Amino acid sequence: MDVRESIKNLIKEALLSLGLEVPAEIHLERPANVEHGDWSTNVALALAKKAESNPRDLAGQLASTLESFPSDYVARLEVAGPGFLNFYLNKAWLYEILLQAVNAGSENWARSEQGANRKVIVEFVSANPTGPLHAGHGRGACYGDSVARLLERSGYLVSREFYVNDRGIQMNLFASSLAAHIAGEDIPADGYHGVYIKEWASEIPEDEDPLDWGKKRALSSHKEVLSALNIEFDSWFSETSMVDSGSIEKTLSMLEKAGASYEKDGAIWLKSTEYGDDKDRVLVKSDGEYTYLLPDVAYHLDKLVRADRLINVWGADHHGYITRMKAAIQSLGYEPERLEVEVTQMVNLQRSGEEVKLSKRTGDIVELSEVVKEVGSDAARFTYLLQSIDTTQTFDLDLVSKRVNENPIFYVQYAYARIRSMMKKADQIGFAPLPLSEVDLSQLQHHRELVLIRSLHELPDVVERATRELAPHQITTWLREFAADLHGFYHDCRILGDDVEPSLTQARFLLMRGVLVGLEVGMELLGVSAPAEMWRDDLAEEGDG
RNA sequence: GCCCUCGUAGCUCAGUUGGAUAGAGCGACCGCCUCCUAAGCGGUAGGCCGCAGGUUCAAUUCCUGCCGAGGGCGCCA
Repeated sequence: MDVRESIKNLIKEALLSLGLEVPAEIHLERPANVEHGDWSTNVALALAKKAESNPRDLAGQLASTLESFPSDYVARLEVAGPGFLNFYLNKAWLYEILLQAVNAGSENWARSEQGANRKVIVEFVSANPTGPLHAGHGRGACYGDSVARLLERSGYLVSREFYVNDRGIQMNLFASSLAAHIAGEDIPADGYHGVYIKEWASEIPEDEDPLDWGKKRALSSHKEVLSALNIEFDSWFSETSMVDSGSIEKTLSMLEKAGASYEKDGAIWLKSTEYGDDKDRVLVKSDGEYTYLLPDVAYHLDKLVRADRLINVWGADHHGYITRMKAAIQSLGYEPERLEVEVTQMVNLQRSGEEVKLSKRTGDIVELSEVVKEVGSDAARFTYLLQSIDTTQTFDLDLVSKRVNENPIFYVQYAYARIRSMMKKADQIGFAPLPLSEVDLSQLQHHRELVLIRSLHELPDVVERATRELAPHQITTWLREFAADLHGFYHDCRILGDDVEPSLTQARFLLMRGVLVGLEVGMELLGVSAPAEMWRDDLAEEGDG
């Protein structure tokens, strides 16, 4: 049984034997301060009032009751602070954790069946095929992919989907911008003026239609840079395909039948105000053309049939769109909770501390491909996933690319490379690891060693929470702390060498195998690579000074 | 005016369903390589957790108001 469950059960028994009511949830946490034990509970604080006792007295009674119970794990108990009950465990539980991690391997450690094979579609990026992806798209791309990875590890069947707005006004403007440039005419004022228009226009074969060709060109550009970022979509859902299949018209008539739409001023409107929207929204314009909304509703209906859970990653500028989309699916009888929209706040791109404005129209953009080229895929992903999506991000290209040494991604990767490097040497000097069951883990007594196992033990919880909150940056934070634990250990504790007892070498080598598992799981969830080696010379060649 | 997000060390950010002395990186300063990679380790300095109320045994965390920053409020997408 899990240590935590075991302790919770002990507490429950103790409460019962004291004739106290057992709360629905016993709060057991890892104290921030190691001096406060391995686990801590606040039940005494929470129950004191009801029990008409003061928290410290109650905690004391609990402690003496608990001490009379046998436990494989608990070494001693302590009442502390205002009435916390702290548990100090035998080290055996840590050794158990280490063995579990090594046995599970990176494929299975921190994996759960929470998702129970439920289907989830994660829709992200979904940028218009009217130009290359820019640096701002990178955040949603890396976030969405990492969320998908978290869900996969938690037992969901995940599909990564890119919705392609390959028709409509913006698409036509894009095509006419290309055509105008080919014809040597001025690009329409409301058209696209990016430098890529010129480049792409020069590539179009004479007999090709600018719209069809431009769409393909943009999509291949998207795929190329996403692939460079280690992101592969399972499907690219075309808006045009829904015109061909008739699903847009079908959606329109469904809304009509549901009494969710009406005609006014020659346009067809969605009664989104009935579901909390500020105003009703146009579905079909008076000129007969669809707005962006209607095909998107049709698309979401399609997704609702295909999956149990829909997760959309939208930029902050689309936030106002959430209410009307939920209104639409709700008016057709779907629970609005089926659709979860995660909003990523803006990315302010800088070069040398100076802001670079992102605007496709003016042509003043930094393409995502440039970012990847400048800082590399791993650094780009790690940087995008460094902080919560709820905060505006400042991404300084020069900082991330120039200051390679100070970049947190290298700190984490170096931790991994150091271990792999040590293992390579171990192999070279003929070190033979014993079978797991023959390793004497009680050799691991050093503070640095115990801290590492504690951190390793946290990973499954961190993954669970990051999945629940759709917050991959929590993995980043854990990885940085875990890497710090490793570097500290590596500095203080030698693994190989004549001055290290063979049994200690065996135990530490096993510890390192466990640490590799943790690092691999974390890096896999972020989609960054785990290099077997890293050498300073690589840096010296690039840097110039 | 309304809606969303944010406000924590000089800078960039963490902070678990409310818990004990609020953390990390960078920057500054001081130390540590005869040793599995110094892309590392240790230490010092640096905080009215935006402000004011409220709830609670306990608030950086929850609620309300205010101040400040960013985003949105189209028959654009």
